[in-house]
Amino acid sequence: MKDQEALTPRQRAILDFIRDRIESRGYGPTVREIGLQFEIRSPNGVMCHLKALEKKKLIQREGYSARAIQVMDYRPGTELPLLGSVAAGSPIQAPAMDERINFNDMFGGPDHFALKVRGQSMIEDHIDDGDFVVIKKQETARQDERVVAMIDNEVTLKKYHRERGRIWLQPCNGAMQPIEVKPESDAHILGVLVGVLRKC
Amino acid sequence: MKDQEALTPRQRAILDFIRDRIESRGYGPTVREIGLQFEIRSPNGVMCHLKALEKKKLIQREGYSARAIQVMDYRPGTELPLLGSVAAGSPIQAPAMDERINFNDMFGGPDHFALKVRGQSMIEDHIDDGDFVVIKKQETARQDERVVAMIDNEVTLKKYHRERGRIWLQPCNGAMQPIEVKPESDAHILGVLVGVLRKC
DNA sequence: ACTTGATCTGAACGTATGTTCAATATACTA
DNA sequence: TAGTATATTGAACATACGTTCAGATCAAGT
Repeated sequence: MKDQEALTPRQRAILDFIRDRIESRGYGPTVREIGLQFEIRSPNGVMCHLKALEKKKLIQREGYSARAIQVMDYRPGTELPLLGSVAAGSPIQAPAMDERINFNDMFGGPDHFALKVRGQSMIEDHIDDGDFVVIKKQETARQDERVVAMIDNEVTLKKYHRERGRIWLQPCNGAMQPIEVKPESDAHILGVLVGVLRKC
Repeated sequence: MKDQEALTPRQRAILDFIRDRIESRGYGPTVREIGLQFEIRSPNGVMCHLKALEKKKLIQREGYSARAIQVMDYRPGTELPLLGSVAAGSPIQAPAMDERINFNDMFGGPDHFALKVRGQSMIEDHIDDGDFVVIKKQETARQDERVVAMIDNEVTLKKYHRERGRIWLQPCNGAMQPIEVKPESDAHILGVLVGVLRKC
Protein backbone atom coordinates (compact mmCIF):
# COMPACT_ATOMS: atom_id res chain seq x y z
CA MET A 1 0.00 0.00 0.00
CA LYS A 2 2.53 2.61 -1.00
CA ASP A 3 2.69 3.12 -4.75
CA GLN A 4 -0.87 1.84 -4.64
CA GLU A 5 -2.03 5.31 -3.67
CA ALA A 6 -0.65 6.73 -6.88
CA LEU A 7 -3.15 4.57 -8.77
CA THR A 8 -6.09 6.21 -10.45
CA PRO A 9 -9.49 4.68 -9.62
CA ARG A 10 -9.63 3.27 -13.12
CA GLN A 11 -6.25 1.61 -12.85
CA ARG A 12 -7.16 0.27 -9.45
CA ALA A 13 -10.36 -1.24 -10.81
CA ILE A 14 -8.55 -2.86 -13.68
CA LEU A 15 -5.91 -4.31 -11.39
CA ASP A 16 -8.65 -5.71 -9.17
CA PHE A 17 -10.37 -7.18 -12.18
CA ILE A 18 -7.23 -8.94 -13.31
CA ARG A 19 -6.69 -10.30 -9.83
CA ASP A 20 -10.27 -11.45 -9.61
CA ARG A 21 -10.10 -13.27 -12.90
CA ILE A 22 -6.92 -15.07 -11.96
CA GLU A 23 -8.36 -16.07 -8.65
CA SER A 24 -11.84 -17.08 -9.69
CA ARG A 25 -11.00 -18.65 -13.00
CA GLY A 26 -7.40 -19.67 -12.83
CA TYR A 27 -6.06 -17.56 -15.65
CA GLY A 28 -5.95 -13.89 -16.41
CA PRO A 29 -7.95 -11.85 -18.89
CA THR A 30 -6.91 -10.75 -22.35
CA VAL A 31 -6.61 -7.12 -23.26
CA ARG A 32 -9.94 -7.25 -25.01
CA GLU A 33 -11.64 -9.01 -22.11
CA ILE A 34 -10.61 -6.16 -19.87
CA GLY A 35 -11.95 -3.72 -22.44
CA LEU A 36 -15.23 -5.57 -22.54
CA GLN A 37 -15.57 -5.43 -18.77
CA PHE A 38 -14.93 -1.73 -18.58
CA GLU A 39 -16.61 -0.79 -21.84
CA ILE A 40 -13.43 0.35 -23.45
CA ARG A 41 -13.96 -0.24 -27.15
CA SER A 42 -10.39 -0.18 -28.27
CA PRO A 43 -7.68 -2.55 -27.10
CA ASN A 44 -5.42 0.43 -27.03
CA GLY A 45 -7.50 2.02 -24.32
CA VAL A 46 -6.67 -0.96 -22.15
CA MET A 47 -3.03 -1.06 -23.27
CA CYS A 48 -2.66 2.40 -21.87
CA HIS A 49 -3.76 1.25 -18.43
CA LEU A 50 -1.64 -1.85 -18.55
CA LYS A 51 1.40 0.21 -19.42
CA ALA A 52 0.65 2.49 -16.49
CA LEU A 53 0.30 -0.48 -14.16
CA GLU A 54 3.53 -1.93 -15.46
CA LYS A 55 5.38 1.33 -15.02
CA LYS A 56 4.20 1.37 -11.43
CA LYS A 57 5.53 -2.17 -11.06
CA LEU A 58 2.19 -3.63 -10.07
CA ILE A 59 2.08 -6.02 -12.98
CA GLN A 60 4.64 -7.47 -15.30
CA ARG A 61 3.99 -8.50 -18.84
CA GLU A 62 5.57 -10.68 -21.47
CA GLY A 63 5.53 -9.02 -24.85
CA TYR A 64 3.32 -10.45 -27.56
CA SER A 65 1.94 -13.16 -25.31
CA ALA A 66 -1.72 -13.74 -24.67
CA ARG A 67 -2.86 -13.38 -21.08
CA ALA A 68 0.73 -13.08 -19.96
CA ILE A 69 -0.01 -10.70 -17.13
CA GLN A 70 1.71 -11.32 -13.86
CA VAL A 71 0.34 -9.48 -10.85
CA MET A 72 3.38 -8.59 -8.82
CA ASP A 73 2.61 -7.96 -5.17
CA TYR A 74 0.03 -10.64 -5.22
CA ARG A 75 -0.04 -14.22 -4.21
CA PRO A 76 -3.30 -15.74 -5.31
CA GLY A 77 -5.64 -17.31 -2.84
CA THR A 78 -4.15 -15.85 0.25
CA GLU A 79 -6.37 -12.86 0.63
CA LEU A 80 -9.85 -12.16 1.88
CA PRO A 81 -11.65 -8.86 1.48
CA LEU A 82 -11.81 -7.14 4.83
CA LEU A 83 -15.18 -5.49 4.77
CA GLY A 84 -15.13 -3.65 8.04
CA SER A 85 -15.86 -4.14 11.69
CA VAL A 86 -18.66 -6.12 13.15
CA ALA A 87 -21.01 -4.84 15.84
CA ALA A 88 -20.58 -1.24 14.78
CA GLY A 89 -21.56 0.59 11.67
CA SER A 90 -22.76 -0.82 8.43
CA PRO A 91 -19.81 -2.27 6.61
CA ILE A 92 -21.53 -4.37 4.00
CA GLN A 93 -23.82 -1.66 2.72
CA ALA A 94 -20.95 0.76 2.35
CA PRO A 95 -17.80 -1.29 1.95
CA ALA A 96 -15.56 1.74 1.92
CA MET A 97 -12.91 -0.34 3.60
CA ASP A 98 -11.47 -2.24 0.70
CA GLU A 99 -8.54 -3.59 2.59
CA ARG A 100 -7.65 -7.20 2.43
CA ILE A 101 -6.41 -9.73 4.89
CA ASN A 102 -3.35 -11.42 3.57
CA PHE A 103 -2.46 -14.68 5.20
CA ASN A 104 1.12 -14.43 4.11
CA ASP A 105 1.57 -11.09 5.74
CA MET A 106 -0.02 -12.34 8.92
CA PHE A 107 1.41 -15.78 9.23
CA GLY A 108 3.76 -16.35 6.34
CA GLY A 109 7.47 -16.91 6.41
CA PRO A 110 9.78 -19.89 6.33
CA ASP A 111 10.23 -19.98 10.09
CA HIS A 112 6.56 -20.35 10.88
CA PHE A 113 4.68 -23.48 11.67
CA ALA A 114 1.34 -24.49 13.12
CA LEU A 115 0.26 -26.66 16.01
CA LYS A 116 -3.12 -27.94 16.96
CA VAL A 117 -4.06 -27.10 20.50
CA ARG A 118 -5.20 -29.80 22.86
CA GLY A 119 -6.70 -28.99 26.18
CA GLN A 120 -7.71 -25.69 27.67
CA SER A 121 -4.58 -24.52 29.40
CA MET A 122 -4.71 -21.24 27.46
CA ILE A 123 -8.43 -20.69 27.73
CA GLU A 124 -8.05 -17.30 29.39
CA ASP A 125 -6.19 -16.20 26.29
CA HIS A 126 -9.22 -17.39 24.35
CA ILE A 127 -7.25 -20.18 22.80
CA ASP A 128 -9.54 -23.16 22.88
CA ASP A 129 -9.17 -26.89 22.44
CA GLY A 130 -8.96 -27.64 18.72
CA ASP A 131 -7.64 -24.24 17.69
CA PHE A 132 -4.52 -23.95 15.62
CA VAL A 133 -1.70 -21.76 16.80
CA VAL A 134 0.84 -20.25 14.47
CA ILE A 135 4.31 -20.25 15.93
CA LYS A 136 7.39 -18.39 14.90
CA LYS A 137 10.56 -20.34 15.52
CA GLN A 138 12.91 -18.68 17.93
CA GLU A 139 14.74 -19.67 21.09
CA THR A 140 14.23 -16.60 23.18
CA ALA A 141 11.16 -14.81 24.46
CA ARG A 142 10.27 -11.55 26.10
CA GLN A 143 8.43 -11.13 29.35
CA ASP A 144 4.91 -12.54 29.23
CA GLU A 145 5.07 -13.65 25.63
CA ARG A 146 3.25 -16.84 24.80
CA VAL A 147 5.72 -19.53 23.90
CA VAL A 148 5.87 -23.13 22.83
CA ALA A 149 8.38 -24.85 25.04
CA MET A 150 9.84 -28.29 25.30
CA ILE A 151 10.08 -29.60 28.85
CA ASP A 152 10.95 -33.19 29.62
CA ASN A 153 10.21 -34.16 26.05
CA GLU A 154 6.77 -32.65 26.24
CA VAL A 155 5.65 -29.68 24.24
CA THR A 156 3.45 -27.07 25.87
CA LEU A 157 2.03 -23.68 25.14
CA LYS A 158 2.54 -21.31 28.05
CA LYS A 159 3.17 -17.77 29.11
CA TYR A 160 6.85 -17.00 29.61
CA HIS A 161 7.44 -15.16 32.85
CA ARG A 162 10.60 -14.14 34.67
CA GLU A 163 10.59 -13.09 38.28
CA ARG A 164 13.56 -12.51 40.52
CA GLY A 165 15.89 -14.53 38.35
CA ARG A 166 13.54 -17.48 38.10
CA ILE A 167 11.76 -18.49 34.95
CA TRP A 168 8.17 -19.63 35.01
CA LEU A 169 5.92 -21.11 32.38
CA GLN A 170 2.40 -20.17 33.32
CA PRO A 171 -0.78 -21.65 31.88
CA CYS A 172 -3.52 -19.13 31.23
CA ASN A 173 -5.98 -21.11 33.24
CA GLY A 174 -6.54 -20.44 36.91
CA ALA A 175 -7.11 -24.12 37.57
CA MET A 176 -3.62 -25.10 36.46
CA GLN A 177 -0.25 -24.68 38.11
CA PRO A 178 2.74 -22.77 36.70
CA ILE A 179 5.91 -24.69 36.05
CA GLU A 180 9.27 -23.42 37.10
CA VAL A 181 12.08 -23.88 34.64
CA LYS A 182 15.18 -24.83 36.55
CA PRO A 183 18.50 -23.83 35.03
CA GLU A 184 19.74 -27.40 35.16
CA SER A 185 16.77 -28.77 33.20
CA ASP A 186 17.08 -29.04 29.48
CA ALA A 187 13.89 -27.09 28.85
CA HIS A 188 14.01 -24.74 25.90
CA ILE A 189 11.81 -22.51 23.86
CA LEU A 190 10.77 -23.65 20.40
CA GLY A 191 8.97 -20.53 19.31
CA VAL A 192 6.61 -17.75 20.15
CA LEU A 193 2.92 -17.38 19.42
CA VAL A 194 2.12 -15.09 16.52
CA GLY A 195 -1.40 -16.12 15.64
CA VAL A 196 -4.43 -18.21 16.33
CA LEU A 197 -6.86 -19.70 13.89
CA ARG A 198 -10.02 -21.59 14.36
CA LYS A 199 -12.14 -23.41 11.89
CA CYS A 200 -15.73 -23.35 13.05
CA MET B 1 -6.63 -38.55 -5.58
CA LYS B 2 -8.99 -40.82 -7.43
CA ASP B 3 -8.85 -40.38 -11.18
CA GLN B 4 -5.32 -39.19 -10.61
CA GLU B 5 -4.17 -42.79 -10.55
CA ALA B 6 -5.46 -43.31 -14.04
CA LEU B 7 -2.96 -40.75 -15.32
CA THR B 8 -0.10 -41.88 -17.49
CA PRO B 9 3.34 -40.66 -16.40
CA ARG B 10 3.41 -38.35 -19.37
CA GLN B 11 0.06 -36.80 -18.53
CA ARG B 12 1.08 -36.46 -14.92
CA ALA B 13 4.27 -34.66 -15.90
CA ILE B 14 2.41 -32.29 -18.13
CA LEU B 15 -0.16 -31.51 -15.44
CA ASP B 16 2.65 -30.81 -13.00
CA PHE B 17 4.31 -28.55 -15.53
CA ILE B 18 1.16 -26.54 -16.02
CA ARG B 19 0.73 -26.18 -12.28
CA ASP B 20 4.32 -25.15 -11.84
CA ARG B 21 4.08 -22.49 -14.48
CA ILE B 22 0.94 -21.03 -12.99
CA GLU B 23 2.45 -20.95 -9.55
CA SER B 24 5.93 -19.73 -10.37
CA ARG B 25 5.06 -17.29 -13.09
CA GLY B 26 1.45 -16.34 -12.52
CA TYR B 27 0.01 -17.59 -15.77
CA GLY B 28 -0.16 -20.89 -17.55
CA PRO B 29 1.73 -22.16 -20.57
CA THR B 30 0.59 -22.24 -24.17
CA VAL B 31 0.22 -25.46 -26.06
CA ARG B 32 3.52 -24.87 -27.81
CA GLU B 33 5.31 -24.00 -24.59
CA ILE B 34 4.31 -27.36 -23.22
CA GLY B 35 5.53 -28.98 -26.40
CA LEU B 36 8.86 -27.20 -26.07
CA GLN B 37 9.30 -28.40 -22.53
CA PHE B 38 8.59 -32.01 -23.37
CA GLU B 39 10.14 -32.01 -26.83
CA ILE B 40 6.90 -32.63 -28.57
CA ARG B 41 7.37 -31.04 -31.96
CA SER B 42 3.75 -30.71 -32.94
CA PRO B 43 1.13 -28.72 -31.07
CA ASN B 44 -1.19 -31.60 -31.80
CA GLY B 45 0.95 -33.92 -29.71
CA VAL B 46 0.24 -31.68 -26.76
CA MET B 47 -3.42 -31.25 -27.69
CA CYS B 48 -3.81 -34.96 -27.31
CA HIS B 49 -2.58 -34.85 -23.72
CA LEU B 50 -4.66 -31.85 -22.89
CA LYS B 51 -7.74 -33.56 -24.19
CA ALA B 52 -6.95 -36.58 -22.07
CA LEU B 53 -6.49 -34.41 -19.00
CA GLU B 54 -9.72 -32.64 -19.74
CA LYS B 55 -11.60 -35.87 -20.15
CA LYS B 56 -10.31 -36.95 -16.75
CA LYS B 57 -11.60 -33.66 -15.37
CA LEU B 58 -8.21 -32.54 -14.11
CA ILE B 59 -8.15 -29.44 -16.22
CA GLN B 60 -10.77 -27.38 -17.95
CA ARG B 61 -10.20 -25.42 -21.10
CA GLU B 62 -11.86 -22.59 -22.92
CA GLY B 63 -11.96 -23.22 -26.64
CA TYR B 64 -9.81 -21.10 -28.91
CA SER B 65 -8.35 -19.13 -26.03
CA ALA B 66 -4.67 -18.74 -25.36
CA ARG B 67 -3.39 -20.09 -22.07
CA ALA B 68 -6.95 -20.70 -20.96
CA ILE B 69 -6.15 -23.77 -18.93
CA GLN B 70 -7.77 -24.09 -15.57
CA VAL B 71 -6.29 -26.68 -13.26
CA MET B 72 -9.25 -28.12 -11.43
CA ASP B 73 -8.27 -29.75 -8.18
CA TYR B 74 -5.69 -27.16 -7.45
CA ARG B 75 -5.74 -24.01 -5.44
CA PRO B 76 -2.39 -22.50 -4.67
CA GLY B 77 -2.31 -20.87 -1.31
CA THR B 78 -0.50 -20.23 1.84
CA GLU B 79 0.39 -23.34 3.67
CA LEU B 80 2.01 -23.91 6.99
CA PRO B 81 3.47 -27.20 8.12
CA LEU B 82 1.25 -28.68 10.79
CA LEU B 83 3.75 -30.23 13.13
CA GLY B 84 1.45 -31.83 15.64
CA SER B 85 -0.43 -31.06 18.77
CA VAL B 86 0.74 -28.94 21.60
CA ALA B 87 0.61 -29.93 25.27
CA ALA B 88 0.89 -33.62 24.49
CA GLY B 89 3.64 -35.71 23.05
CA SER B 90 6.73 -34.54 21.29
CA PRO B 91 5.73 -33.27 17.91
CA ILE B 92 8.83 -31.34 16.93
CA GLN B 93 11.27 -34.13 17.64
CA ALA B 94 9.30 -36.59 15.57
CA PRO B 95 7.38 -34.61 12.98
CA ALA B 96 5.69 -37.65 11.55
CA MET B 97 2.66 -35.51 10.97
CA ASP B 98 3.61 -33.84 7.73
CA GLU B 99 0.21 -32.39 7.14
CA ARG B 100 -0.22 -28.82 6.18
CA ILE B 101 -2.69 -26.12 7.00
CA ASN B 102 -3.96 -24.51 3.86
CA PHE B 103 -5.69 -21.20 4.28
CA ASN B 104 -7.64 -21.67 1.12
CA ASP B 105 -9.05 -24.96 2.21
CA MET B 106 -10.00 -23.47 5.52
CA PHE B 107 -11.25 -20.07 4.53
CA GLY B 108 -11.09 -19.77 0.77
CA GLY B 109 -13.82 -19.28 -1.73
CA PRO B 110 -15.32 -16.36 -3.59
CA ASP B 111 -18.19 -16.00 -1.13
CA HIS B 112 -16.00 -15.52 1.90
CA PHE B 113 -15.03 -12.31 3.55
CA ALA B 114 -13.52 -11.12 6.79
CA LEU B 115 -14.62 -8.73 9.49
CA LYS B 116 -12.73 -7.29 12.39
CA VAL B 117 -14.44 -7.88 15.68
CA ARG B 118 -15.12 -5.00 18.00
CA GLY B 119 -16.26 -5.53 21.52
CA GLN B 120 -16.60 -8.68 23.53
CA SER B 121 -20.10 -9.83 22.81
CA MET B 122 -18.80 -13.22 21.69
CA ILE B 123 -16.23 -13.66 24.40
CA GLU B 124 -17.71 -16.93 25.62
CA ASP B 125 -17.02 -18.28 22.17
CA HIS B 126 -13.45 -17.14 22.69
CA ILE B 127 -13.81 -14.51 20.03
CA ASP B 128 -12.08 -11.48 21.40
CA ASP B 129 -11.97 -7.80 20.58
CA GLY B 130 -9.61 -7.31 17.64
CA ASP B 131 -9.97 -10.81 16.24
CA PHE B 132 -10.89 -11.33 12.64
CA VAL B 133 -13.84 -13.51 11.76
CA VAL B 134 -14.18 -15.23 8.42
CA ILE B 135 -17.73 -15.22 7.16
CA LYS B 136 -19.35 -17.24 4.44
CA LYS B 137 -22.05 -15.32 2.65
CA GLN B 138 -25.47 -16.88 2.96
CA GLU B 139 -28.91 -15.74 4.00
CA THR B 140 -30.02 -18.65 6.08
CA ALA B 141 -28.65 -20.26 9.20
CA ARG B 142 -29.18 -23.37 11.24
CA GLN B 143 -30.00 -23.52 14.89
CA ASP B 144 -27.28 -22.02 17.09
CA GLU B 145 -24.97 -21.18 14.24
CA ARG B 146 -22.99 -17.99 14.65
CA VAL B 147 -24.16 -15.45 12.14
CA VAL B 148 -23.44 -11.94 11.00
CA ALA B 149 -26.74 -10.14 10.81
CA MET B 150 -27.90 -6.74 9.77
CA ILE B 151 -30.42 -5.18 12.16
CA ASP B 152 -31.47 -1.55 11.89
CA ASN B 153 -28.51 -0.84 9.67
CA GLU B 154 -26.12 -2.24 12.23
CA VAL B 155 -24.03 -5.31 11.72
CA THR B 156 -23.58 -7.73 14.59
CA LEU B 157 -22.14 -11.13 15.24
CA LYS B 158 -24.53 -13.30 17.20
CA LYS B 159 -25.80 -16.80 17.80
CA TYR B 160 -28.87 -17.62 15.75
CA HIS B 161 -31.52 -19.26 17.86
CA ARG B 162 -35.10 -20.25 17.15
CA GLU B 163 -37.51 -21.06 19.91
CA ARG B 164 -41.25 -21.59 19.62
CA GLY B 165 -41.48 -19.79 16.32
CA ARG B 166 -39.51 -16.79 17.49
CA ILE B 167 -36.03 -15.92 16.28
CA TRP B 168 -33.39 -14.69 18.65
CA LEU B 169 -29.95 -13.30 18.14
CA GLN B 170 -27.99 -14.08 21.25
CA PRO B 171 -24.65 -12.63 22.26
CA CYS B 172 -22.26 -15.11 23.79
CA ASN B 173 -21.73 -12.92 26.78
CA GLY B 174 -23.80 -13.33 29.90
CA ALA B 175 -23.73 -9.60 30.54
CA MET B 176 -25.53 -8.80 27.31
CA GLN B 177 -29.13 -9.21 26.27
CA PRO B 178 -30.44 -11.29 23.36
CA ILE B 179 -32.31 -9.51 20.59
CA GLU B 180 -35.56 -10.81 19.23
CA VAL B 181 -35.94 -10.59 15.48
CA LYS B 182 -39.50 -9.61 14.76
CA PRO B 183 -40.93 -10.78 11.45
CA GLU B 184 -41.85 -7.23 10.49
CA SER B 185 -38.31 -5.92 10.98
CA ASP B 186 -36.02 -5.90 8.00
CA ALA B 187 -33.29 -7.79 9.78
CA HIS B 188 -31.47 -10.34 7.70
CA ILE B 189 -28.53 -12.64 7.82
CA LEU B 190 -25.42 -11.70 5.90
CA GLY B 191 -23.43 -14.84 6.50
CA VAL B 192 -22.32 -17.51 8.91
CA LEU B 193 -19.13 -17.81 10.87
CA VAL B 194 -16.64 -20.26 9.44
CA GLY B 195 -13.43 -19.21 11.11
CA VAL B 196 -11.59 -17.00 13.51
CA LEU B 197 -8.12 -15.62 13.25
CA ARG B 198 -6.06 -13.62 15.59
CA LYS B 199 -2.77 -11.93 15.09
CA CYS B 200 -0.91 -11.78 18.36
C1' DA C 1 -2.36 29.75 -22.87
C1' DC C 2 0.42 25.81 -23.02
C1' DT C 3 1.77 21.38 -21.62
C1' DT C 4 1.22 17.10 -19.52
C1' DG C 5 -1.04 12.85 -18.31
C1' DA C 6 -5.07 10.02 -18.10
C1' DT C 7 -8.47 8.17 -20.95
C1' DC C 8 -10.39 6.73 -25.04
C1' DT C 9 -11.69 5.71 -30.38
C1' DG C 10 -10.93 3.29 -34.64
C1' DA C 11 -8.33 1.10 -37.89
C1' DA C 12 -4.76 -1.79 -39.30
C1' DC C 13 -0.91 -5.19 -38.82
C1' DG C 14 1.46 -9.27 -37.61
C1' DT C 15 1.97 -13.19 -35.08
C1' DA C 16 1.17 -16.16 -31.34
C1' DT C 17 -1.69 -19.74 -30.60
C1' DG C 18 -5.55 -23.12 -30.69
C1' DT C 19 -7.47 -26.41 -33.86
C1' DT C 20 -8.00 -29.91 -37.35
C1' DC C 21 -6.69 -33.43 -40.70
C1' DA C 22 -3.90 -37.21 -42.43
C1' DA C 23 -0.57 -40.58 -41.06
C1' DT C 24 2.30 -43.59 -38.25
C1' DA C 25 3.93 -46.69 -34.44
C1' DT C 26 3.36 -49.02 -30.17
C1' DA C 27 1.05 -51.43 -26.59
C1' DC C 28 -2.75 -53.31 -24.41
C1' DT C 29 -6.99 -55.94 -24.40
C1' DA C 30 -11.19 -58.49 -26.02
C1' DT D 1 -6.57 -60.74 -34.80
C1' DA D 2 -8.99 -56.77 -34.87
C1' DG D 3 -9.74 -52.79 -32.03
C1' DT D 4 -9.00 -49.18 -28.98
C1' DA D 5 -6.00 -45.75 -26.28
C1' DT D 6 -1.44 -43.57 -26.09
C1' DA D 7 1.80 -40.95 -28.32
C1' DT D 8 3.62 -38.56 -31.93
C1' DT D 9 4.77 -35.89 -36.66
C1' DG D 10 3.92 -32.39 -40.07
C1' DA D 11 1.27 -29.34 -42.63
C1' DA D 12 -2.28 -26.09 -43.04
C1' DC D 13 -5.95 -23.02 -41.35
C1' DA D 14 -8.44 -19.61 -38.75
C1' DT D 15 -8.51 -16.36 -35.35
C1' DA D 16 -7.65 -14.57 -30.89
C1' DC D 17 -4.86 -11.31 -29.33
C1' DG D 18 -0.97 -8.02 -28.55
C1' DT D 19 0.75 -3.98 -30.69
C1' DT D 20 1.13 0.38 -32.99
C1' DC D 21 -0.34 4.70 -35.14
C1' DA D 22 -3.07 8.79 -35.64
C1' DG D 23 -6.06 11.27 -33.52
C1' DA D 24 -9.46 13.24 -29.73
C1' DT D 25 -11.21 14.79 -25.16
C1' DC D 26 -10.79 16.52 -20.63
C1' DA D 27 -8.88 17.90 -16.23
C1' DA D 28 -4.93 19.59 -13.63
C1' DG D 29 -0.66 22.09 -13.35
C1' DT D 30 2.66 25.78 -14.87
